[in-house]
Amino acid sequence: MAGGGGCEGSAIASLLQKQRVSPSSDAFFFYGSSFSVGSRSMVSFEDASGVNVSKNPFFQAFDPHEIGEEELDEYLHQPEKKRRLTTEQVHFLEKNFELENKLEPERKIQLAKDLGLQPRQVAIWFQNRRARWKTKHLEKEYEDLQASYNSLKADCDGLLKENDKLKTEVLVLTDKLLIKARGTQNSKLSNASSPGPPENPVACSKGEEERISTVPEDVCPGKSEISDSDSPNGGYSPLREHGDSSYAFEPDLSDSSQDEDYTRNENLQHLCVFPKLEETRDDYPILSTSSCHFGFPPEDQASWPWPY
DNA sequence: TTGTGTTTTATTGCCTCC
DNA sequence: GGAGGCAATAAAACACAA
Repeated sequence: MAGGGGCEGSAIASLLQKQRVSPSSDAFFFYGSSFSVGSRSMVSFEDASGVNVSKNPFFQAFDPHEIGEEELDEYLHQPEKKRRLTTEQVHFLEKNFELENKLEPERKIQLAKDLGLQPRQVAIWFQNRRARWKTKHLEKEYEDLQASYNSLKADCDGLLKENDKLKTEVLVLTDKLLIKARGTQNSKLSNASSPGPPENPVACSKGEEERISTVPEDVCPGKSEISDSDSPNGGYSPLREHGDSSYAFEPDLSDSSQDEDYTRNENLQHLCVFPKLEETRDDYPILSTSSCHFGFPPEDQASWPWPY
């Protein structure tokens, strides 16, 4: 028996263990007749197919003639109790549920007959069972989605780190190129004999001049006041110029916030002053005066920074 | 034994379909 | 309009720790 509730002292208690009995169902109890007092939950010992289920093995322990009227009356006036199904009944229902989780009327009646239950009880059991299945299914779906999300996030984090690493690499190489270009220009300047402002080897449009406030003096003359004795040309570094001396060679590999990225992008703006290089890599215009992509195709820029 | 959380059985109300 | 399904809920039964 399932559960093992506390009403196992008498034949009626034994019976009650197997079937829900309404305390107001005086008439049906001994005569096995169907009854209805308005509620569709009322239970009869004669099932919907007309079979007296008291002949079912589940009910053979009960003999109404052995019970006195007083005892019966006492039980009949007790509040209605819920009765759990036996393990055998549950097992049988489970098997049927595995076959088909929906219940056609004929199958419901047959199951009820086999189990000595009301067809409605069978229907309720299937309904509750479907609800439990759905809950489990949703839980599993949620776990699967979470696992999938975690996996994707790990991938994404890895890509972001790699992205940062590559960006840093671009910055380093850019810095080197800048220094090299400046060295070349200085040698040209020192060799030149004619007075006046040197020819600007790097195009720098008016609009660009306005946008870029701190362009190296030798690239856009009169724009920079930076000097650094460590380099041939004062060691100009556009990053250092903005007080972020650690940035250029110490990449932040952590997940960047939007603000951090915005600040970084602002700093990087000052690197975008290599129009000549644009000509050599027109398939990959990484260093354009008009478009600063930090070495990444425009489509990458559109979605950057990631919302993490 | 008792308090508490969980599971199971059943009800109610609403919705859809025929 | 009735039958059946589902979501939300109630309440009894059960499990278990303190």
